[in-house]
Amino acid sequence: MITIKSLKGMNDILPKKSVIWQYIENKIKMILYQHLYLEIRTPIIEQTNLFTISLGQTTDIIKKEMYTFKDKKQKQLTLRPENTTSIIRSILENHMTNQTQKVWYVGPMFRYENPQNGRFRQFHQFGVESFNKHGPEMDSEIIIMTNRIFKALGVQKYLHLEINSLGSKTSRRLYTNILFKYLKKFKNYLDSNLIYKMYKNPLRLLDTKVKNITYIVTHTPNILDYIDQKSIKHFEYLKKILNYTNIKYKINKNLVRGLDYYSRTVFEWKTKALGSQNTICAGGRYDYLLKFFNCKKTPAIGCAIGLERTILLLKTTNKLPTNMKIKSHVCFITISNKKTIIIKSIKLLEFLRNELPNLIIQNTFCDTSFKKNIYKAKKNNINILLIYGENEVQKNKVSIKDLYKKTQNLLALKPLINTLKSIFYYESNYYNNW
RNA sequence: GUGGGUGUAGCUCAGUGGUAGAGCACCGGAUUGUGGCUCCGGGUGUCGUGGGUUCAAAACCCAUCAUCCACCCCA
Repeated sequence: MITIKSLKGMNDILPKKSVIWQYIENKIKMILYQHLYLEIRTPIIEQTNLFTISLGQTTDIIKKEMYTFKDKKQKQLTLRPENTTSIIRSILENHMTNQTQKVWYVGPMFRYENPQNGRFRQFHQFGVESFNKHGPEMDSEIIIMTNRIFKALGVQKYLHLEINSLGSKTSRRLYTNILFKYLKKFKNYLDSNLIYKMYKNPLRLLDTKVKNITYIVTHTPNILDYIDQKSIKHFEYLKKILNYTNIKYKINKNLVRGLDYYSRTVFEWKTKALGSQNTICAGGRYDYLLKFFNCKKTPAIGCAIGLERTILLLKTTNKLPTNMKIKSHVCFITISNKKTIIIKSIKLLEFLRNELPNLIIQNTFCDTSFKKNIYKAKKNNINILLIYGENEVQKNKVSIKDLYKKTQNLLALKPLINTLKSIFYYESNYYNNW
């Protein structure tokens, strides 16, 4: 036997789990539509240089985590490690930069990392992006919206918000120099990896978790003391809105985010419930990124929610709704081995599905004894059975049995439909419950 | 890339060198058109894989793969 397994860090989402995914995705989607964000879908493969241009040469994603390969024409392709860049490519390609765009996406991302709790090679993000709105009101809209999402999922109290501002391009450069000078004094305490970062991109050291340099890192010069006046105003206004709308936050001067394209506002929703993979949602403003692709300066902001981590959080905090399983309403049992009867029963089923589109019917093809079928129906909590065999065929009727009320009636098709309608009236909108 | 743990039935796991096991799940029958029970029967297996030690290996040794956890980093 040849055994073929899924790739490392890439998981199947089986039927039992997929209902959870649908539940969460639907909750988020409803909130996004409520804010008139519309869905955008972009390919999961792009030309490699789309990512190498935008994400920053010194980020770990570019250095070691991309799934890159050549196609048959030797083109360098990459499975998207994140989606913001692809969306920018799409917005530019489709000439959509002249007006405000608010979009959301959901889908798989790929990073070649060693898997661990809350970290996978194929993982899923739900994200939003907004283009052409430069004011802090926009920043607040996204933060308030994510707050609403976590509230709707019941995990708001397990999360806290951290915010920071990275300032403008020029002030960032100024601060980078100051940070570099500060860090250089401690060069002897840094390992080769950290020294590499210090020279190439000192900001990367701010959120490092390497333990023996926490003192150095916590005492770095505060970026907020060096950012430009406009960015300060922007940040102060954002804080005002958050205060007024009762969104609690903590300012983390060392919050810089993993990608180089951010400017001004950055934020993360973190949790203490999941160990070291503690960021559930992260984002920020990237006002300079579109200009980088030879577009006119277009302000933009976005964020992404890690779905696996969200599910983990719901699970560990016991916030997953119970009873999400789709259960059939009735069990249709054919009792006969005769082909003519089986064929008739199949046609009858079609008729029932036409007449009662919301009814979920489980069909057993006379594959085991009648008794076993009743046993199974009981076990699956199905109380209404439709029975079809020799007797029913002769009389052109169907037996309907209620296992709970312990009743059984032989009904013609019309009264049968009416009976089923009355029994399942309240469940006719089953899917709309979530 | 680095470090540690774990790989035995569908699932959870027991099994310290001598016949491959338990619980749950599953399947068949008692009972082929009528109720969750009960009774009877069924192990469904490459003990992750390859090699070594041994009269004998699921167990000991080596290698390898997978997986989980952690570091780095990130959602």
